[in-house]
Amino acid sequence: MGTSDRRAREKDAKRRAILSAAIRCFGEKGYDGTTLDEVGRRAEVAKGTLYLYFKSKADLFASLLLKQGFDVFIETLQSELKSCQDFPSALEAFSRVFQNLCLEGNKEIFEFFLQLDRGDISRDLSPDLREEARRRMEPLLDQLSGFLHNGRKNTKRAAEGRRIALVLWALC
Amino acid sequence: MGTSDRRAREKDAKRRAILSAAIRCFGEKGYDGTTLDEVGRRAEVAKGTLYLYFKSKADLFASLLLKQGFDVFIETLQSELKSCQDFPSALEAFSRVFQNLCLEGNKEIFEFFLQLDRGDISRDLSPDLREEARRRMEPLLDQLSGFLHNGRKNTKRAAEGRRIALVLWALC
DNA sequence: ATGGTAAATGACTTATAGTCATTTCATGAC
DNA sequence: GTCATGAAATGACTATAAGTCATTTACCAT
Repeated sequence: MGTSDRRAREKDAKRRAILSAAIRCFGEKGYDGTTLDEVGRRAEVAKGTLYLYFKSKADLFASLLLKQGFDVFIETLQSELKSCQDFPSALEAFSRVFQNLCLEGNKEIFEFFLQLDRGDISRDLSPDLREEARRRMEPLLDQLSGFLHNGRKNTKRAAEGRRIALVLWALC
Repeated sequence: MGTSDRRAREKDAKRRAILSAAIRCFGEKGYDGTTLDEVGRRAEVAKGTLYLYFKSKADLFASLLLKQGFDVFIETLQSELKSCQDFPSALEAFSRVFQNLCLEGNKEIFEFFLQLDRGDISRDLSPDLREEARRRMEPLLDQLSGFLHNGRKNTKRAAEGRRIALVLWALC
């Protein structure tokens, strides 16, 4: 019987409807400014229903983050890194991609992301999600690490030092 | 009359008592886990009193941050940077100082700090505080910027690339 | 003493995350 | 057709904590 198949599809569709409503809310009003009542209203479900799909507000945002934000970030960054030859330019690419994504309406996503590995909020996340975030980060670390080892000798490109210094601040 | 002098001193003392209670609370329980009732209890004042000294919970934490955290961070970092010759080692120093401070019980302070320049929380901060944070950051940016310009040619030191790559992750 | 002012108080209001007893609804057996 | 079953959805309710404000307290100058 295809019944349970359809059930599963419907459940998945609703899950996506919730994520879609949530990303709009978080994007417009930020994490604290978003209420679950409003997410529910936009997704056309009751608040209680949200808790059938997500463990908590933080968990909802984290799921959204991994699916909508983190993947895009890593994907974009890795494509950008292809044209980099040394560590400073890699760092510059990191900064550029990061800033673009943050400033183009995805700001809230990354605000949350930055807290993934820290106390308060991650406390409410399922260990699965944390683990997944770590796993996705790995290839990126390796890639950057590679630049550091190789780039030692041939840091030739001219670069706006100021801009790169700002990375550290921009990351904050 | 020295009366108003003493008044001012007392007011300052109370302000410091509140900050002291707050830093202990935030350190033990994190930002979200700390209630203003408890801060008040530890500082031996009523909750309402807190609002005579600070605009909001976020403002209280930010003040604490600037006084107890940020200054120490910048001071330590600048002294560390004296022994650095190139950008990677500067970055490594940044990472080291940052991690040390974060892990040695000041974790919560920096968690908050990282959000200073971002939406949700800074919305509640007085513009003064934000401006002050920026102003204090300036010399640091210049210093790092300098390394980037000079360090171009002589990145000779052996360094654990992995460690430095982790900076980016550690910052998160 | 006493009137006035600044500081402090804590009960109250408000807002929202999270819960759970109840209701709705699709499905399959008869 | 209709009835029993259980999964899914609901939204009123609870719990908690930030922030307010009318009232009280403490201190000083006269």
